[in-house]
Amino acid sequence: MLAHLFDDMPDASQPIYAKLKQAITQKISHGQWQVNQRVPSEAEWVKALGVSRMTVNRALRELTAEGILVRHQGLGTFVAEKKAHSALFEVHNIAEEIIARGHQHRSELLVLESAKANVEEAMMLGVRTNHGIFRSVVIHYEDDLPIQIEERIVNASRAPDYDKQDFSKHTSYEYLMTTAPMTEGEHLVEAVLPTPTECERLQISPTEPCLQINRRTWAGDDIITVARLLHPGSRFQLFGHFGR
Amino acid sequence: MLAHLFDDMPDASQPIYAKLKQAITQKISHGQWQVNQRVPSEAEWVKALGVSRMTVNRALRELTAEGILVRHQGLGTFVAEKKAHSALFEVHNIAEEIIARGHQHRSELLVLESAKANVEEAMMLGVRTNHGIFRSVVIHYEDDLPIQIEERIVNASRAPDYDKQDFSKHTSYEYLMTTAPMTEGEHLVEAVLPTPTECERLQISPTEPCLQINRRTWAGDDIITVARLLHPGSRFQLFGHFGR
DNA sequence: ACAATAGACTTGTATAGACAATTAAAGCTA
DNA sequence: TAGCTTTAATTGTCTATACAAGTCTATTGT
Repeated sequence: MLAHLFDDMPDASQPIYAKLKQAITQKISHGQWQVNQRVPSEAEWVKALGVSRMTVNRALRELTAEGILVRHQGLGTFVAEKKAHSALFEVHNIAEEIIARGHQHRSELLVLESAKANVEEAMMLGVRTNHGIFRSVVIHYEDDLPIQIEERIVNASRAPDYDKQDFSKHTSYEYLMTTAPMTEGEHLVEAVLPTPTECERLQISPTEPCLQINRRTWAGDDIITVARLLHPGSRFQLFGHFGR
Repeated sequence: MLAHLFDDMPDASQPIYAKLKQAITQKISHGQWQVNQRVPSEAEWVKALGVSRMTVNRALRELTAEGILVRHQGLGTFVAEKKAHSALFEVHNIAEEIIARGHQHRSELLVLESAKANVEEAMMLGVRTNHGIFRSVVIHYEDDLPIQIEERIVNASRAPDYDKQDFSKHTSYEYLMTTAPMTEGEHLVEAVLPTPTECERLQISPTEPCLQINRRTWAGDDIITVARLLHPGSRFQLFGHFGR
């Protein structure tokens, strides 16, 4: 019996289908269920929870509509790939994107440090206790032209091996997506003038405007990472789509 | 009987709930049902279409999840407000936004012209026949500081009275949203340097970067408008949120 | 050995019915 | 009139059942 699945729920008075959705979402965001892993079938949930199939069906169908699960008739239900392109604002993996455009990607690690969170950074991360953080600065190239400076602060308690990654092989995005899959995020986009150092690193003139994306992502209630992505305006556009 | 509602459907082999969703969406996007108007209740659909209530319920529930309808227990189902903040990329009404920030909004109409679509613009609009178009340029102020230059090309066949609007009273956004509610849209965001004329109009220095948003919106299959929104980088940020 | 068939399991859709919860309006009472 | 109660309409949820359709495996037949 999996009735205990519905313990420690914030709101016990939710409808059954909502509780099931939440339980499944938690399993995924806590890493207990991996991407592409098969989840119990409708019949199994029915047996385990003692509820009607239509109730289970609704939960699974809605999670599918939300892109959290993928269902295949005759096969089963699976944890969905973490979609690289979220509904509107895409959460890019810059490397994949460049390769998809048919170009070559390369990146250089400029800074990688570990530290106790100081007051401001703890505020940013919304971490209550004094967890450790990592800070990295990486520059990404598209065919030898700089396309992004990525400055990132990472919650060490949710991504403990961040500093042991080989950032020339995998992007920080890839590690974070597998280790602490995001469930929520926030973007702030600005047009800014880069600093002299950044101009040099990006190989642009001091008057060239840059698109700066400040991104914060969560997994459940914990902030995973805060990133500042700086793109030369002449080489980068941000695309979004909405509607049906 | 409203069985004829399901005529002229692209795919007749759709499930019932999907056909109903499509029929309702069409009524809204074609302007037959206005915002906040009440739509038939589940019981009425059941009687009119001769289907089960759960089938109707699924259609209405999904449209509600998609933000197209709003439902109130005990009251009924209504056409939703066109959400000013779409899921991630917001489709701003700049005036509302400024007022919400507690500031004063004012706008000036710089250009308003009507023309037969030339080749390029017809291409942009995706209009096959030689429909007319309107072109407007408006500058928006937040407390007497310029915050946006809005250049817009409008499909005259879907917004015939665009040139008769008083743009000091209502934004073009408001007119378009009531006349031809968008169902789909696209954004392209860039960081650019403004032209000398634009610098003057925005009262900024020639080296100040600007955030330029190129937006295209559709209602059904027709492009309604193409807009170019230019914001001073020092006074404007774009915010987006995703996840659950 | 190979192909066709049958069966089991899965998701997808549709139906009929039940009760709960919310709201507005009508009706009743002091 | 003012306040309370009842009633009708509506949406929200849940159940039980049924059949269709896709996928894989095991069996059967040649």
